[in-house]
Amino acid sequence: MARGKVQLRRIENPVHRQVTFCKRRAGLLKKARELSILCEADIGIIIFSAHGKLYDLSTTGTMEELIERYKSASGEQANACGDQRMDPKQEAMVLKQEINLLQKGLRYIYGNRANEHMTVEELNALERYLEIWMYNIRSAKEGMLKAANEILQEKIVEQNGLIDVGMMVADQQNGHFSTVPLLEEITNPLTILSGYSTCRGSEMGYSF
Amino acid sequence: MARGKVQLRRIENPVHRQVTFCKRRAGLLKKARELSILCEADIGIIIFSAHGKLYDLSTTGTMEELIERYKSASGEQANACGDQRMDPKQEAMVLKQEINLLQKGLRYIYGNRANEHMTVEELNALERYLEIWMYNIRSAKEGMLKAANEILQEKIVEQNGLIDVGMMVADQQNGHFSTVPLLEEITNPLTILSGYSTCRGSEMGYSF
DNA sequence: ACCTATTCATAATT
DNA sequence: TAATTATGAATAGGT
Repeated sequence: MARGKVQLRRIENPVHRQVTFCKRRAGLLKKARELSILCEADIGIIIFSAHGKLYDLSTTGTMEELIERYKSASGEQANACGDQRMDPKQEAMVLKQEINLLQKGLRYIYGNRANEHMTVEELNALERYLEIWMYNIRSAKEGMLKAANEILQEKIVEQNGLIDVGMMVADQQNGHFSTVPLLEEITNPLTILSGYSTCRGSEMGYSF
Repeated sequence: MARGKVQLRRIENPVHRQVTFCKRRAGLLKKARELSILCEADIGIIIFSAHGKLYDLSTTGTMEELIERYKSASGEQANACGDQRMDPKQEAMVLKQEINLLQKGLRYIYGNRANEHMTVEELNALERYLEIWMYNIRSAKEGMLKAANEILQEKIVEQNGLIDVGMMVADQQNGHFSTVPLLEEITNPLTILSGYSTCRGSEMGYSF
C-alpha cells in the first residue's frame, strides 16, 4: 500500500515476507478489535504462519467459547475426521506416502506415468490439466449459486441463514462470476483435453 | 477514517452501525485473504454480528479443519522447543485434511456429483489448493529455465562436461537460498501451503 | 448503492 | 530490529 502497489501473490523474498506478515497481522488484529467495538461484534481470528506458529484473537471471552458458538451456529455437522490412535510420526509418514500415490495418480491421468522427472512439456500439460480442473470447480460453484438463487426466488425465505451459499460464492468471486461460462455438468477433464482450446484460463479472467 | 476521525466506541446510531459493520467486515476479510496469500498464512475468522448472525472465512480448507488444527496447536504451544519443524501431530493432521479434500475432489470430478456432495466451502478450498499447485508448477518451469541458462553460461566459461538440469537445481538447494523455485517443490505441491516442504528458503538462517 | 475527502495502513528505505 | 515517510487503501459521511 505504499511506495509501490503490491501484487496479490506470495512474497518471494523471505525477509520481506516475514516483515509484511508481522505488520499485516498486527493490522488485521487491530481492524478486528475496532470492528468488534464499533459494531458490537464478537470476533475470533486464528492465524497460522507458514511455519505453523499460531496467533489468535478473540474479542469475547475465550476462543474455545467462540468456537463452540460457531459450531452451534453453523449447523453442527459432526465430522469424524479420523482416529488419533496411531503414532503421529508414523501417521505423518503414511499420509505423505498417500499423497505421493495421489500425485502419481494425477500423473497417470495426465498421461505420463513413466518418467520420474517432469519435463517442461509435462509441466505444461499438467498445468493445463489443473486449469481444466479448476474450471470444473468454478463451474460447479456457479451451478450451485444459480441453484441457490432459483430456490431463493421460488420460496421467499424467512431471512435467516439460508442465503449463506450465495453470499459465500459471490464474496469469493469478487463479482467476477458472470464472466465464467457455465458447464451443464462436470465433464471428465481428460475428455476436455482434446478440445480444450476454447477455455484457456487466461481467457476466463483468472489471474495467478 | 474519512470525513472525521472515528471514536473507538460503539456506534450509537443503528443505521450507521450497520453500514459500518458491513463495510469493515468486508475490509477485514479482504485483509485476511491478502495476508494469507502474501505470507502463506492459514487464517480463520469468525464474526458474530450484534444480533448473532454468523460470518466466517477460512483461507485454508474448511473452518472445521482450521479449528481442529487450532485445538491441537494451542494445546501444545508450550513444547515448541525443537522448532524449525511443525510438530508431527499437527503435520499429520494437515496432511490428512489435504488428502481428504483431494480424494473427495477426485471422486467428485470423476464420479457423479450426486453421490459425492461437496459444499461450496470445500470447493473453494480445493480451488485454492489447485491454484497453489499451479503456481508451483509455473515456478518450477521458471526455475528450470533459469537453471538451463546458468548451465549454458557455465559451459561457456568452464567448458566442463555434461551437467544435467537436475544436478544444477540440487546444487542450488545446497547453497545459499536462491529465489529460483526448486524442482523438488512440485513433488509435494499440497503441502507447500502449510510450510513443511523439505527445502524452504525462509527456513535457512531466519528465526521467527 | 455510489462518491470523495480524509484518515489509516504499510512498502520501501534508512 | 526499529523508525520514517511516501503512497496506496480503506472508509465516514454525504447523496
